[in-house]
Amino acid sequence: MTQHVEKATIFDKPAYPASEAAYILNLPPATVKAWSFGQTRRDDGSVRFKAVIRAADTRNKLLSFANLCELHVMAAIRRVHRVSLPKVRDSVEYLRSQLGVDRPLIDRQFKTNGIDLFVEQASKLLNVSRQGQEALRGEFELALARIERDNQGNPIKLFPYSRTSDHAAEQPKSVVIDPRLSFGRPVLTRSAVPTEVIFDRFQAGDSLEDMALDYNVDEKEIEEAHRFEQRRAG
DNA sequence: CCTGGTCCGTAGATTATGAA
DNA sequence: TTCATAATCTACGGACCAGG
Repeated sequence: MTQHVEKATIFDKPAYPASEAAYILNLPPATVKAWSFGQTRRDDGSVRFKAVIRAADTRNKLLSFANLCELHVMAAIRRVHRVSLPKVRDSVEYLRSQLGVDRPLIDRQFKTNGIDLFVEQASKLLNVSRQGQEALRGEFELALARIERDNQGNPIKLFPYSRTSDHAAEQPKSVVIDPRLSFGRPVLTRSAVPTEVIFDRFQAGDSLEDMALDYNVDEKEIEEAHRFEQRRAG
C-alpha cells in the first residue's frame, strides 16, 4: 500500500465516539455507527453494510472533526428521501475518483462543481425527479453553509443544527464545533463557553438572563445552547 | 402489448440484549 | 454505566400477474 503520510492536524484527529457525534449532529447513534464503521449481520460474518465515510480510527471507533462534517453533509442527503444508501455510496465513490480527493463531501471543490457532478450522477443512478434534484441541491447548499473554512478551503468550524423541527434554512449559528476550542466540544459561538456549562448551570437553577449577562451574549444564544444540550438526555 | 397493482426480497435503521 | 453485536422492524424497489 502506498499510503502517503498525512500530516495529522487536530481536524483529522480521532476525538469523537459515535454516541458523541450522534448527539452533536442530532442523528440516531446506531445510524452514525452504521455510516461510519459499517454493519455486519449473522454468524457467517457476511458484511451487509459498508461504511459510507472513512472514519479516522476504525480500530477504536473514533471519529475526527472532518468525519463530523462529512456526516453532517450525509445527513443532509438523507433528508431528501428516495435516495438509497448504496447509490449514495456509489455516487460518493464516483466523486472521489472524479475530483481525485479523499473526502469529496467536504472538499472545497464540492461546493463549486462537486454538487453538480453528484446531483447529475445521482439522478442517473437513482431515478430522482427534477424536483428531487432541486431539493437535493438545496439541502447540500444549506449544509455546506454551516461549515466554515480557512483560506485553503479546509473545514475548521461546524455549526450543527440545533433544532429538528424547524426549517433548516434559517437556524441560528449560536453553537459551534471548533477543534481549537474546548477540545472540539460544542461551545457558544460568541463566547466559547461550552454548552454543557450552560446546561449544568441551568439545572442548578441559574436563569438564562443571568448567564447572558455573565457571558456577555444575547439571551437567545443561551437559550439555543440549552436547547442544543437538552437533546443529549432525550 | 401496455398499465396498474400486489407481493416479496433485501437493505437500512432501530431497538434489545449482553458483556466489560 | 457504556458500547458492540444481534435481532427485529420498516420501507423501497423490482418482479410478477391480471385486466384492459
